[in-house]
Amino acid sequence: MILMTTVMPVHLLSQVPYFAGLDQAHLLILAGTAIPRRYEAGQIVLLQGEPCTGMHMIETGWLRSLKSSPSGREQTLRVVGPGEVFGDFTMFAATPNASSVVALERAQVWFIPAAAVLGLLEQPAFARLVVQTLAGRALQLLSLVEDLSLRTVTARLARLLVENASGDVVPRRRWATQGEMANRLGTVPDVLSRALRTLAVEGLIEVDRHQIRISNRPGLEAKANVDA
Amino acid sequence: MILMTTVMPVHLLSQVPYFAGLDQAHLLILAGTAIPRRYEAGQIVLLQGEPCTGMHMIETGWLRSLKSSPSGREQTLRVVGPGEVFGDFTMFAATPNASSVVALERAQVWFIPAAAVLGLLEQPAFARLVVQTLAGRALQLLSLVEDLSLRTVTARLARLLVENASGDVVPRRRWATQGEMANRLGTVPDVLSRALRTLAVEGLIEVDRHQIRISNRPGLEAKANVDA
DNA sequence: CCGACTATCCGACAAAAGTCAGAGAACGCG
DNA sequence: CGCGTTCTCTGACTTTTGTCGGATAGTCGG
Repeated sequence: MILMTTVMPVHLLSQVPYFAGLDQAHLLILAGTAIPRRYEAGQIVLLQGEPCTGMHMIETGWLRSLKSSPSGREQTLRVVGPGEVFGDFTMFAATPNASSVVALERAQVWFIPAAAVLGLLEQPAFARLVVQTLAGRALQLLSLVEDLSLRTVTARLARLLVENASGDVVPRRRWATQGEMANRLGTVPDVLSRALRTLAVEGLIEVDRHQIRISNRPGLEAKANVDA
Repeated sequence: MILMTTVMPVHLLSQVPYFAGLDQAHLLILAGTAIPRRYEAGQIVLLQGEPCTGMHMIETGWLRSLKSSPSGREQTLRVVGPGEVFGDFTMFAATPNASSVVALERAQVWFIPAAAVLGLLEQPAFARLVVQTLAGRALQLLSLVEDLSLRTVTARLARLLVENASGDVVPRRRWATQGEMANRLGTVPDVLSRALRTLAVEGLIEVDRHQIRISNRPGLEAKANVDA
C-alpha cells in the first residue's frame, strides 16, 4: 500500500535566491521536510511574539508582514508573493516572531523547519548567499526607516508608485485597497486618499480602480525626493 | 632594521561577536590586514553612496550612523561604541554605503578590508555567527520602524530612557545633547525639549545636565507603550 | 575671570497628519 | 440582477509635530 503525501516540488525551492545554488541531493532533503499550508484571505500565518520554529516559502498568493500597535494601527513591513520567503529573519536570529504575517488573498505556502535550513549553513556557498541576502534585506529596512523618518506621506507615495511601476502603469491587485497602501506608507486611508488626489490634480498620475497611470514621471520623481 | 607598523591587537577582534569563535591563526591574519584610523569629533568616517570596501571596528570612542535628507534633517540609525562594528551590512551585501557615519567624539577605529572577512565565510562556525548577528541587527531595525511609525515622540523618548537606564539613572555622555537625542528619536531639539519637560512635570523623571533619573519607572514604562 | 560659542528653553505660530461622520460608488455574493 | 458590504471621498476639526526668533544659561579655552 502506498501512502500519498504532498511533497514540495524541488523546482519551487530553487526560486529562492539562497537555495538556488544547492545541489539536487540537498534540495530533495529540504523539500522532503517542507509542510504544505493553505491560508484564506485575512488569515493569520504568524503572530508576533510566538516562538519561531522555521521559515515559510510562498508558492502562490500574496501576504504581508506587519507590526501593530495596541490601538489597532498597523505598519506593513513587507508585501511578499510567489517565490519569496518570510520568517527567515527570526529563524536565523533564533528569536520569537518579530512581526505578524497575514494572507492578503488565498495562498499556498510551505513551512520549512528551522533545523533543515540551519544545517545547510555548513556549506560555505549556501552560507555566503544567506549572508548576502540577509544584509540586502536589512538595507531595504533601512530605506523604510528613511522614508518614515524624513519624508512626507506624499513623497512616500510618489516613491512607492515610481518603484512599483512597470512601464507607466502601477497595476493594482484586488487587495491593493487604499487602506492597504496606507498601512504600507505608515498612514491612514483618509490621508492617502488626499495624497492621491493631490498628485492627480497636479497632473502627475491618473488614478483608476484597477491601476494607476504615471502621466508625468519626472514630476513624480521630483515629488519623491521632497522631505519634511 | 626593523619597520614598526601599528598592528591591531588580537584581543580587540575577539570582542566582536562573530570574530570571537575564530582560532588564533585566523585572528592573526585578520588583525594583520586591519588599518588604524583616528577621527576627531564631527569628522565623517563613511559617506552614504560611496563604494564600500570593508568594515570598521571601534577601539575607543563613539560614533553614529545616520540617514540625512536634502533639507538637513537627520535620522540617527545606531550609536556605536568600543567593541562594536559598523559598515558590515553594506560589506556583506556588496553595495555602496547605505548610511553615513560620523564621529561623536575622538575615536580610534580599525578598518578591515572586505576580502579578509568574506574569505572567512568558508568556515561554517563563523558563517553561522555572522548570519545570526545580521539577523539580530535587522530585528533591531524592525523595532526602529515600529517606533517611528506607531509611537509618539514622548513614547519613543520614554522607551529610550527605559532601555538605556542602568539602575535608575540614564548617564549622559558629553555628546548626548538634546539635538543628538532628537536625531535618534526622529524629531527636532525643540520637540524633544518639550517631551522631556512633559515627563518631568508628571514626576516620571528628573532631568539634570549630566544624567536623567527615572523617579517613577512603572509610570515611564506605561508611557513607553502609548501609541499614536 | 572673561568672552565666545553652544545648548537649552520659551511662546507663538505654521504645517502636516490624524480623526470623525456621513455621502456616494463599486464590488461580490447570492 | 439586486442587496449588502466594503471601499472611497469629502469637509470640518483636533492633535501632533515642526519652525522661528530670541532670551537665558552653561561650557570651554584662553
